[in-house]
Amino acid sequence: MPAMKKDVVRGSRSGRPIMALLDLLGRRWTLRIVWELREDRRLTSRALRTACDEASPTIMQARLSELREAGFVALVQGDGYHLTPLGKELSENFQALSRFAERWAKWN
Amino acid sequence: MPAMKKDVVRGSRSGRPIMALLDLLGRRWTLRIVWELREDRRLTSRALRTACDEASPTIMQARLSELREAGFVALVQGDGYHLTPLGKELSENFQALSRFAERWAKWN
DNA sequence: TAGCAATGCTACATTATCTGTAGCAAGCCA
DNA sequence: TGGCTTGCTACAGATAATGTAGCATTGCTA
Repeated sequence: MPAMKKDVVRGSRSGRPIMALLDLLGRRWTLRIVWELREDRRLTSRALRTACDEASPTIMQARLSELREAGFVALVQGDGYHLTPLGKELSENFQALSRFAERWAKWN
Repeated sequence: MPAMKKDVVRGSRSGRPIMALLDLLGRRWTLRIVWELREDRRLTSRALRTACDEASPTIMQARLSELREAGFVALVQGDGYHLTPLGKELSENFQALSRFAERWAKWN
């Protein structure tokens, strides 16, 4: 029973999982981490920090712990962090986002 | 030229729109606001605060300003906040998220 | 096998961000 | 006029993130 603990997910008093998920994803660097690990990418904690604009290690570790407890990310010693099958499923929800972002940029 | 201003979107130094978008969406309450306004819902600023677990008005206004500058949200006087066509397009990227969240909750 | 570099992770002081409460001006409607 | 709601702001206190330093462990490699 790794995730959905009250310590990990804020704003889940409603009991609706979508709220817990939106809260988890709405923390700084969380979306970015999932994005950087998309499509079976494997990154060490330091490579991940570099990819994430040199975010501070403190918050990076905190976010990685949360994502691991939520079951979205796993660590293989010597091979770095990667998405779990569940994490990949989540990540697929954001696949279209890149194309949308391009359209958005042009729209402005 | 309402959005993608440096004041509004952090971490966009890469010039890649997806980074700017992930940064914008990764701020507290932003995803939640877009979620609450899905499917042509129209909510006054106060109804929106209530829907968002009574988030503080300070940060709510800040997020709404950012979303308006980004072109995702608009305010109609006397009728509340709603998604723009662009905002609806963005919101559609998260439609499947609710079902995923249910599966996630069961998985734990 | 001693030295070296990389790994995951933590400490801690500074800075940025968010919360909670109060309250303002403007519009509406009786 | 008076009460009600709207969008929005001020501000002090609390929480979260940053930036730098560094630790213990592991896998080379010389």
